[in-house]
Amino acid sequence: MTTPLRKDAARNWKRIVSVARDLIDEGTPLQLNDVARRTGLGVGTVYRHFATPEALLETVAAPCLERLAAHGRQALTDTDPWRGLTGFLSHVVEAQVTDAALPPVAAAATDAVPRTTELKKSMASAGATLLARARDAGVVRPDLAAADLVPLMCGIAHAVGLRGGNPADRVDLAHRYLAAFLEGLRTTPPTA
Amino acid sequence: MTTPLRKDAARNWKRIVSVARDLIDEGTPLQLNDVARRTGLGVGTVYRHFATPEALLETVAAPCLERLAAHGRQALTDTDPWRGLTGFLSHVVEAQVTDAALPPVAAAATDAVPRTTELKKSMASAGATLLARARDAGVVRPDLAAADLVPLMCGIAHAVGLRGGNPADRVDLAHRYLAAFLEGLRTTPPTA
DNA sequence: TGCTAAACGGATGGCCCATCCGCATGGTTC
DNA sequence: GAACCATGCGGATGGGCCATCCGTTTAGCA
Repeated sequence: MTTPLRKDAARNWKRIVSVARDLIDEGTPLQLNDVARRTGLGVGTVYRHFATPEALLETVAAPCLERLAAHGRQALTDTDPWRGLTGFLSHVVEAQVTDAALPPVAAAATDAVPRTTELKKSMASAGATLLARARDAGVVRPDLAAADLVPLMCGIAHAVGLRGGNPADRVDLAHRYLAAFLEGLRTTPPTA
Repeated sequence: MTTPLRKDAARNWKRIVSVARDLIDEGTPLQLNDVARRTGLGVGTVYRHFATPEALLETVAAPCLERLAAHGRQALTDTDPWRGLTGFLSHVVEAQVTDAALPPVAAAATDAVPRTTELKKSMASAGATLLARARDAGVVRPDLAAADLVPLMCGIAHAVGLRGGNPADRVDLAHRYLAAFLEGLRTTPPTA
């Protein structure tokens, strides 16, 4: 029910998000003052669009979260419970180590943007369902709780971040860490 | 070869470390100005003893690091490679989730206090040796590298931190996460 | 007791943050 | 196409945190 943005405002909004994206990608801490300078816009303009750095960060991360949420929904249609769960989690960790905007958003307890909360809930619920199905099918140990999933994904991303390396290596590492974890939680031996 | 501290300086040093310990335990970010206020000392005094928050943090974490390093040396004497490795790692993750001073110190790439560097190197080297032995004994998959150990321990601590809970739960959770990981990296099936 | 080096303390300037309000401009109506 | 208004813009500015620097104090020693 928000009136559509005025044309200049829409242009500035995009510009701010774009510059924020660049800053995040280059590892610079996201400071709204800094964003204002780089966009050439006034500080007030930036603060009106995004009241806090978190709000801007979540906006930058949104497209990626949308994709992950969609992937969660799709994984629910997989007939193989193990593949559904592991496939979804693979996408999540890969996104986490690929997009620097994601880890802080994923780890945050509260969100500045309502849509972010929705998306996170959607993903959490998909994960929980996938896990429940896998457990019911007897392919994962019962001692992995749904509430463990998000922290574990964040933990893996954190570990990968500490080891560093180029993007390709990071993705590979994340998959290896996740695979080890899942292997340890599996009840059936891996098919050679 | 540092001349011993004057009596008042030594007293203040201890007092600063003690207050810092409390602040860390209660989750307050470690700000030297804040430490000064709470100790009743002047800001200058605190800054002279510890040039940066990191230096103070590392000093607070030092006793725990000493214990872990000692444990690493002891684990090297274990005749069972698997038990030696897992026992050491258990102590590390337990310490990480128990002492809030540890995670940032463990994750930091560079250290403000020389002794910290020594201790971290000692622990890393113990871990590497334990891992090599386990691999040579054929009990862990060869795709776990020594360089993975520290990040993984930090990752687990991070995950536990996100899930939260009381100290006992946290320790339990850390052990469960570590166990799952190690199980996935083990070559021999667990003995029931 | 007097001297000196070591340690203390906090006033202070620099920096970053975010608010607020006078000004500009897009959009709409006639 | 002119006039009006709501929406948006910009940046000057006050507040808060940080860390340095130097005049003062004190421990240790002869």
